[in-house]
Order: sequence, then structure tokens, then C-alpha cells
Amino acid sequence: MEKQTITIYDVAREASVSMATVSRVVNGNPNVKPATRKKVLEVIERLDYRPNAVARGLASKRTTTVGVIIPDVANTYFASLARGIDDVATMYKYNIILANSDGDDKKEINVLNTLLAKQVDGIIFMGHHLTDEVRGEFSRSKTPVVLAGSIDPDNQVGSVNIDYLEATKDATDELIKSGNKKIAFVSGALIDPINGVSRLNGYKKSLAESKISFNEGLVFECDYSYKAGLGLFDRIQNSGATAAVVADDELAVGLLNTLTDHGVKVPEEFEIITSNNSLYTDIARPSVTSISQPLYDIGAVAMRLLTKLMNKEEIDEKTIILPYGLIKKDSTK
Amino acid sequence: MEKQTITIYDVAREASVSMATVSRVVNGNPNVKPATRKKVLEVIERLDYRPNAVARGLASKRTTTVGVIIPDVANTYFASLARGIDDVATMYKYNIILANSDGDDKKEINVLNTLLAKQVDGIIFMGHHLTDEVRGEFSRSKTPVVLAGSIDPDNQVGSVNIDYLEATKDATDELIKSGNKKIAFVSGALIDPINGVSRLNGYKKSLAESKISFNEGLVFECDYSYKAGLGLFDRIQNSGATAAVVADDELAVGLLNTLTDHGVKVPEEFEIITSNNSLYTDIARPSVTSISQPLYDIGAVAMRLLTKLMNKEEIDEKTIILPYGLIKKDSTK
DNA sequence: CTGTTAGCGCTTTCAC
DNA sequence: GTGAAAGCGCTAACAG
Repeated sequence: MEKQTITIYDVAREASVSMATVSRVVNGNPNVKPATRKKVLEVIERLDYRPNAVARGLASKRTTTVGVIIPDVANTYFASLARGIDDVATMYKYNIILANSDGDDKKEINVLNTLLAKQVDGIIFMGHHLTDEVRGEFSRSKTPVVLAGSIDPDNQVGSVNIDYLEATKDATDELIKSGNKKIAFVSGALIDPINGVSRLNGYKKSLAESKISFNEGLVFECDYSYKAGLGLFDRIQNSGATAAVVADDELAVGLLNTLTDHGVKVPEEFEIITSNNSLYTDIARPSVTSISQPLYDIGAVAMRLLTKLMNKEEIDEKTIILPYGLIKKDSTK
Repeated sequence: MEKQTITIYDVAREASVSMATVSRVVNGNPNVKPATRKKVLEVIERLDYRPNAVARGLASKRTTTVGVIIPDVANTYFASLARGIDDVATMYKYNIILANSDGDDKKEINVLNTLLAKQVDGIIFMGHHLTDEVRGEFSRSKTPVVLAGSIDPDNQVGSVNIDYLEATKDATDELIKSGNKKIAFVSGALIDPINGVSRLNGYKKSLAESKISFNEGLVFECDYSYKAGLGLFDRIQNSGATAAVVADDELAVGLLNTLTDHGVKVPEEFEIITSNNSLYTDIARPSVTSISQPLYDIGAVAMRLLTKLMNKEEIDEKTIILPYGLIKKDSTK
């Protein structure tokens, strides 16, 4: 015996009204006489009727679902963004389909297509690198898109970020202020605009203002991982650097630990500033000075922006920059 | 001018076949002559036809999406499970709707209902505490459910976990072996069966085997957070404990840091073993000995089990226990 | 304020 | 191997 699903039609019959009326009360349409509304509500209650969102989606062309493309939920940076996204989504009665891409071009395209096939009302994209192919799909589809903690050099779609350039400049300034001349710039792939353009330029700008010449040998490109940080010891030592601006907390803490494990005193002999102010920076000993990013808010604001886009509201500015801070801890003098 | 969506009907017309045939080729039904298949495929390509998954879901009563209820994605423990879930989901062509519950009863019920309304094919539930109301909804709906890293005392639904009791016993044994007599048991809410039943019993079992009497004053119930760990100093000191088995890594590292910050030597004067072997345990100094749980696998296996349930395959055992380990690091002698 | 009537785009018998 | 036709459960004009 199959599960007997009860439909809007059953409710209509039992309440002696039309499907349209039932639909109206379910959707909170005010054009229903209180008495009929009450009657319908009672039948709905009695029959334990639950509207089928799929049918609703097909008929109305709105699924109240948004797609979220994320490199990796297990990464705390992106997970924090995701939490902000989901909270605001829930607030506006949307659900999120979460899909991991590993930042892989093929997977991104794949997932984007299945998201579109599922008729999501909008998409939040997170990723270090926005490929032309992905950009192409974005403009080809009429589905609104917002980037969260990710940059589109052309600003074609909405996005929410902090000013990575200025933040990195501030961090570098701080290191210069305490007397460092040879400051390492440690980041993820430089092909990612957020690293290779924004952050690197912030670093260069700071150096330039202090008349320190840029040295290619102080630029370190690596994976965003604790292990990569641990593996940096020799290269950093050989470079003669006495401080480092790091683009990722795991990386920074890895560097910190390998330095202290090798007997290098932080911050006395080497200073470190990192970028996300995650729990890792508090747990490490010494704790790590860091730029603080409003990660949850970036996600939340991105989702809020997306709701406006999905609603076809007028947007004053679709490239949103949120404020950042610099939290001094024990890895700097 | 509205976006002109092209449908299966357009393809059928252009290819001079029926909708049924197009549907067959789209769904890989073998009952299509190679020649017609080729012709249809060409038209699909030319028109850039994308099947509408919502319509498909309505007609077939399968949405190929599963709901995932998670306390908090920003928590690394659950995020790791979620990653395993999504990878296997993708492997089997499912998408996941991710919904945060904060472990709150009301939100869990809410989210469960909207997931059901969206006609998900299955549900993965994560949560410390499975309330009767949630259990009721589970059995009321015919949608298959699997718990990941979460316990149902009654084993009514499928679940994937490790043997928390034995794991905690092993950890406690280890501490007893190195001479500790007063061992603190630090966990989250004892009302959660995983803490109050499994873990606590593992702890008690270990004590009993070594003829150490159980002392209520050594049981510490707190939030799963770094801050809660930091706040534990006085209570732990006053208890006279010389070691602790901790149920959560953030908590453990907080305890570790407050101890060392107060000059207590770990492991010489105090030993700590924690439960999840997350990156936190490697970052901390000293690094923290920990039970290791196959978090990714728990998620992956849970999702795999769910695919079988959704397929109505015969299941030999729906309560799955995965192996754990004990990774010795520097917080124990 | 309420009912009628078309679909939304696809799957799925059931014939042929 | 292929087509015709009947829905899936709901929304959205359009009347009245």
C-alpha cells in the first residue's frame, strides 16, 4: 500500500471550496474571507496536509532554493561564510543546496549546471579563482549570482568582500613599523586574483611607501594548509626574512610552529601576521596577530544581496566591501 | 522579453520524434534505436536543451536531493562529516540541502518539515540529542533517515558512529596506565546520550576495571567551546585532578592553554586526551593526544547507507560502527 | 471574495 | 522501438 499523499484537491473537497482558495490561504493571500480561511485551516490541520514544494516550484517558477558553490565546507574559512549564508537564507525562507567544488574548474561547471537544472532561484559562489568558463555560464543564465569572499576582476556579478589590498598593506605597515626590512609575503596561488593582485599589491604598496624595494625572493606561493606552513622553514630561513604576512591561518600557524620548534623566537626573532583571525590564531602559542575579517557577515550580506537580486529590487551597489580590523596578539612586537 | 526556456517538447518537434523518445534518451533508456538517439542528441546539443529537474521531480516523485540537518557547519567536527556526505552524494548523483539547526528542537522540527515539503528523497541527521518529537516525525514520514555521528538510543533509524564507549574507555585506560588516580571527565551536556551514556560509561568502565571509585566531582559538563575550556582552570585545580579525558577538541585545547598559561606543565603535571584528533590538536603546544575518528568516513558511509535505503535495497545492518584509533602526542606521558 | 481553467515540463503506462 | 495521452500537485490569470 503506497503512502497516500493528500493534495490541495483533497483539502478543497473536504472544505467545500476550490483549489484556488486553498492555495490562497496556504500562501497567505489576504483575499479570503476570515470564515473560509478558518474552515480551510481546520481541514488542513485535520488532514495534516503539507504543500508539495516541487509542484509549487514547477507552477510558480520559484523554488525558494539557492545554490551555494563552495570549495570545501571542511575549511573553516568557507564554513564560516556558509553559516552566514544559511542563516540569512533561512530568514528569507530559502534553503541552500550546498555543493563542494574543491576549486576545480570541471566540478564548478558541473555543479553549476545541476544547480541550474534544479531551477535554483539564485547562486552564491565561493572560490579563489573565477574561470572564464564559469563567468560565461553566469552571464548566459538569467539566474542571479553573488560572490562571497571571492573576487571577479571585472565586477560583472555582485560580490561581498573586504578590501584585501588595504588590509594586507596595513599588516605589512605594522611589520615595517617594528623595524623589519625583509618581510616575506606568503600566500596561496598567485594566479588567484585575491592573492596575486589584491594582496600582493597591498604588500608592494606598503613597501613602496617605506622605500623598501620589492624582492621577488620574499614571495612564497604555497598551498593553504598547515602542512605547507610546516614545510616552509628552510625557504624562509634562507630568504633572510625576519617577518611574514601570511594569507591563510593554517599556513601561518604551520610556519609559526616550525619556527618555534626550530628554536626561533616569535616575535623576538620573527614576526607573523595572518589574515583570518580564526580560532587557530588564538590556540597557537604565541597567539597570532591577524587581520580580522567579518566572515559570517560576508556570507550573510552576500545572501541578503542575493535576495534583493532575486526580487528584482533596485540595487545601489552590487560590489560590497565590508570593514576589516587588525587584532594584535603575541606574534608581533 | 522573457527568457525563452526550451522544453522537451521543442526537442521532440525539432527531432521529429515524440516527447517520450526524448525522455528516453535523456534518461539513458536502452529502448531507443541508435540512429534516433543520435538524432535526438544532436537536437539537444543544438538547442542547448537542459532538462528541468523540478518538472522531473514532480513527474517521477524523485528529486535526487537529500536533506542534511546539521547543528552548525562552522563547527569543524560536523563540517568534516558534511564533506563526506556531499562527496558520496555527488558520487550517486544526489545534491544536498544543508540546514543548520543549532541543535535546537524547534529549528530541527521546522527544517525537517521544509525538507519534507521539498520532497527530499532522504535525510541525514546530525545532532547531539534526538528529541522524541524529531523521532516522531521520522517514523511518521516514509522518507529514509540516517544519523551520522549521532546516536538514537532506540536504534529505530540507520546510523553511523564509532564506539564512543570503548574509545573513551581506552583513553581513560591510557591515563590510568601512566599512574593517574584522579581523572577528570570533561564533556558537553550529559543529557546527550553520546556523553551522558556512551562516554560516561566508558569512563566508568575503565575506572571500575582498575578499581578506582567513581567520583561525581570529577565530572565536568560544559559547552563545546574553546572559551569553556579556558574557563575550566579553577574548577579543575580544585578537583585535584591530574589528568582529563575530554569530549571535544576545542574544549581540550582551551583547557590545555589555560593550564600552561597558569604554569602547569603538560604532560608532566597534567595529562590530557581528547576525542576528535582535529587540526587543533596538532596546532596546540604541546600537541594533544587524541582518539581519532574517521569523520569524513562516518559522513560518507552514512550517505552510502542512505542511498541503499532510498533504493529500497536490503540492508544487513543499519547500525554501523566504524573503527577508531588513539593517536599519542605530547599531552600524555 | 471565490471558482474555473489552463498550464508548468517531465515521466510513465499502455498501445501499436 | 516509438508515440499518445494522462497525470504529478500546484499557481495564476481571468471571470464573476
